[in-house]
Amino acid sequence: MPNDPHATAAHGIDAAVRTAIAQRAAAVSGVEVAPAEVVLSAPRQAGHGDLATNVAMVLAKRAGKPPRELAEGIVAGLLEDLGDRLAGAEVAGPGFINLTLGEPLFREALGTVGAVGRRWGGGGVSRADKINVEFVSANPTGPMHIGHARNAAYGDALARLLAFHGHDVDTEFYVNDFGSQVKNLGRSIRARALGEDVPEDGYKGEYVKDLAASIPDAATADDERLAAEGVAAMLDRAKATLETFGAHFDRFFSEKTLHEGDPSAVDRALELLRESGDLELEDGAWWLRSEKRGDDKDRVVIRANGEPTYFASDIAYMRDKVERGYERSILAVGADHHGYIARMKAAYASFGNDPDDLELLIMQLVNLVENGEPIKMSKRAGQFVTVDDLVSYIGVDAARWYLLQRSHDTAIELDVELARKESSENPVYYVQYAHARACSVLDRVGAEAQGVVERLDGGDAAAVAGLGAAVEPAERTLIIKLGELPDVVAHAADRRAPHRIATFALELAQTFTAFYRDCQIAGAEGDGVEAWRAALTAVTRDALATCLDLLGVSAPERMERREDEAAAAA
RNA sequence: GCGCCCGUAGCUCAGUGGAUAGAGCGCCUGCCUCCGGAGCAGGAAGUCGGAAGUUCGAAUCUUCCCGGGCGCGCCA
Repeated sequence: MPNDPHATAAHGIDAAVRTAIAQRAAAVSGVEVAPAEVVLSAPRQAGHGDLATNVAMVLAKRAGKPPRELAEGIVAGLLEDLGDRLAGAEVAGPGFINLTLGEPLFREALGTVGAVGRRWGGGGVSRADKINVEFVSANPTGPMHIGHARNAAYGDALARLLAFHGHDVDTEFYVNDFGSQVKNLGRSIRARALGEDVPEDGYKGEYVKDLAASIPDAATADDERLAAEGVAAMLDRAKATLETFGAHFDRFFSEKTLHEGDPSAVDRALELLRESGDLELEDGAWWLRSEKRGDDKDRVVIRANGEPTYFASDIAYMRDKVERGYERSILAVGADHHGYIARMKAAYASFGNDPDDLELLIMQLVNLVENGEPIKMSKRAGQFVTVDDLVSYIGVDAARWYLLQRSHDTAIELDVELARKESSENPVYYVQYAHARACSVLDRVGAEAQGVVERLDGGDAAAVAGLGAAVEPAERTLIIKLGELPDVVAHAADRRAPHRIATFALELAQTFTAFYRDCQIAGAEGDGVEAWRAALTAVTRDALATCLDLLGVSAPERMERREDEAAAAA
C-alpha cells in the first residue's frame, strides 16, 4: 500500500531485511526480537557493505551466547531467506553483520519510495497526539530581536516536522497584552508624545517615538488607551515580520481574555486548584503548593494586594489548552525561562495531568558577533538586531538555515558579516542548488524518461521495474540514503530536533552530487538507463524538497547568483 | 551557594552505547572541450575540558573536579 504514508514510513527501504534479521535473530538466540530492535545503518567504511547491524552484540547478553556465534547463525539463515535481494552477508569485528544488498532490492526500493513521492519519510508516528506548539510569544512592547528569530524558526520547523511525522499539530502565539509591562508601554508612549524622557523603567527604543507619532492624540490620551493601541501596533508589526519569516501561527491567544468575564478563565482555573488543595492562602497571598511537585519552592499566584502574578495567567492558559483538547503542549521558551519549568509542570500536574505532557523546550542564546566582535545589545537602551534586520541582511532562507542547523539547546554564534559575506557559500545554497540541478536535469531527459517519472509521480511503483543496467555504486549509495529519511524524520520529531533534518539534507545533497558526477543522467547510454536515473533524480528532488520544506526554506527550481556575488565570482 | 544548558579540528558546530570521531568555513595540492563549477578529488589539522567508574565496547551512561552561559522576586 504505497499510497498510505503510515505504512511506508513504518516499513522503510530495508523492511524486508529488517524483518528477516529479526526472525533469524530470534531463532538463533532463543529470545524475542522485534523488527524495530534491529538497527540498520550505513557503515562509514568502504568495504563494510551497504548496511550493517549490531543486533548480534545487542542480543549477546540477553541470549547468553557470544555475539559472533549469534551473528554467524543469523547470516547463514539470511542468505536463505532473502534470496537475490541479498548479495552478501558477513560477520566482522566483534559481531557486526555487514550486508551487501542485491539489485532487486534497490529496484523495489526506488519504486516504493518514488510512488510515495513527497510523502516519503512522513506519517511514521506510532501514536498520533493532538499537540499545541506555542512559540515566539514575544512581548508586544518591543521589536522582535535575534532570539525571537531563532525561536520562530525553531518552533515553526518543529511544528512542520511533528505534523509531517503524523501528529495533529496547531501553532500558537501567546500575546502578553495584560499587566504592568503593558501599562509601562502606555506611559512610555505618552512621554514620547509630550517630548519628555521616558520613565526610568520605561521603554526607551526609537520605536516608541514611532508609536507616539502614529497615534494622533497621543499627548492627551490616557495610559490605558495608549497601551492598548501601542500593543495592537506592535502586534501588527510582529505578525508582519513573522509572515515574512515564514512562521505560521494558527492562533494568536490574548492573555487579556483570560482575565475577562465573571468568572474569568483565571478564576475558574484557580478554583479548580483550590478544590484540589494545591492552592492555599498564606500571608494574604494565594500560593501554589508547587514544591511538593518538584519545584524548588511554592509560588505566589495572587499577591496580597489582590493582583494576579503572570503565573496566574500561565496557569489559566495551560488549563485552557487542555480544555481545548490538546494532549500535549510544547512551548519553545528562551534560556532565561528555564527556572520556570518546574513550576509550570507542577501546576500542570495539579490539574491531574501528566507533567511529561507539558514540554518546555529551552532555546539557548544566539550570540551575535560582527567581524569577530560581540555586538552589544541593550534592551533598555533599545539597541538590538531585529528579526527584520537579519532578514534584510541575509535573507529568510539563509537566516532560517543558520538558526536551524544546530540543536536548540546549544548556544550558537552568528557573525552577521560572515553570514552576509558567506551567504553564497552557505550550505543552504548547496542544498537548494542540488534541488535546482535535479529539476534542471529532469527538464533535459528524453520522452521515455519523462514518462517514467510521470508514472512514478502518479504513484506507480512498477514504473521503474526492469529499467536500467547494473546498479552503479553511486546509485546504491543514493538509494540507501533516501531510505534513511523515515528514520531521520522519526528521530528528529521524537527528539524535537529539526536540526537533524538540516544535517540530513546536506548529506543527501552531497550524495546526490556524487551520483550526478559519476552517472550521466540526461542522454545516458544503454537501454532504460536514462529513465532509471531520471527516476532516481526525481525521487531525490522530492526528498530534498521535503527536507527544505520542513525547515521552512524554499526549494527553488532555478537559482541565480545575487548580482554582487556574481560580480565577485567573475 | 543551588538549579538548568554547554565544553568535540584554527573557527562555527553535527554525532547520546558500536568498527579508523564527522560536516561547513578557513588553509594546502590538483581538476572547467563534460547533463548548472554555488562544483569535484586529495591533503594537513582532534589527549572528544580533566579524573575515576559501569560495559565485550564510552564523545555518548554514573560520580567528582575545572571552565563558560543562563537563571534563582508577592517583576514580566
